Amino acid sequence: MKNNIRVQRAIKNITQAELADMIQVSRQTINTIESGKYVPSTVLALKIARVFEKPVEEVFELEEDD
Amino acid sequence: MKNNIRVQRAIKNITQAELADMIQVSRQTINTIESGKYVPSTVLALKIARVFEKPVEEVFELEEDD
DNA sequence: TATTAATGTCAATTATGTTTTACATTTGTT
DNA sequence: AACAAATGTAAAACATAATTGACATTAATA
Repeated sequence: MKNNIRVQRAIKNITQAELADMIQVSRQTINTIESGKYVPSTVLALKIARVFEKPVEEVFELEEDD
Repeated sequence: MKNNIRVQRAIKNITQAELADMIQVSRQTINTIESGKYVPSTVLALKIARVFEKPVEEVFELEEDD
């Protein structure tokens, strides 16, 4: 699974810490999701996509090995 | 988080076991997700939504307490 | 260059998702 | 009623997500 959170953050001009605050998780959670270290739950994916005003599919994308 | 997997399955007329096979998880995983016992990972949500040919947001929905 | 903001990372811990096996219950069909 | 298919459920084990706190590094700016 890949994501483009970094790009979406840039578009909205918000930091990892700000995004973390908005969806009530730790900054490390955002950091590790963004860097692909782990796959978030659907609750987080929906919240993140909602912040960016994009469908989940535009922020998170399945890869071959998923 | 709530979901309407049961409805989507009915539309496509597939069983829990069939859905499980399609996305390579156990039938119990489908059963417990469908009955709201736990929230799936984003990988599973994307795969499930893809089977139903619906955006993730149409299958999984955030609630107040999420 | 010095300072601050932002990001990266690590270790430890807790919480949650997922699998497996197995059995019980419900629903549909003959 | 009997049988089969589908669904519900439970416990144990394992895998992964998420938090916390702390510190290192990089980027931006005065």
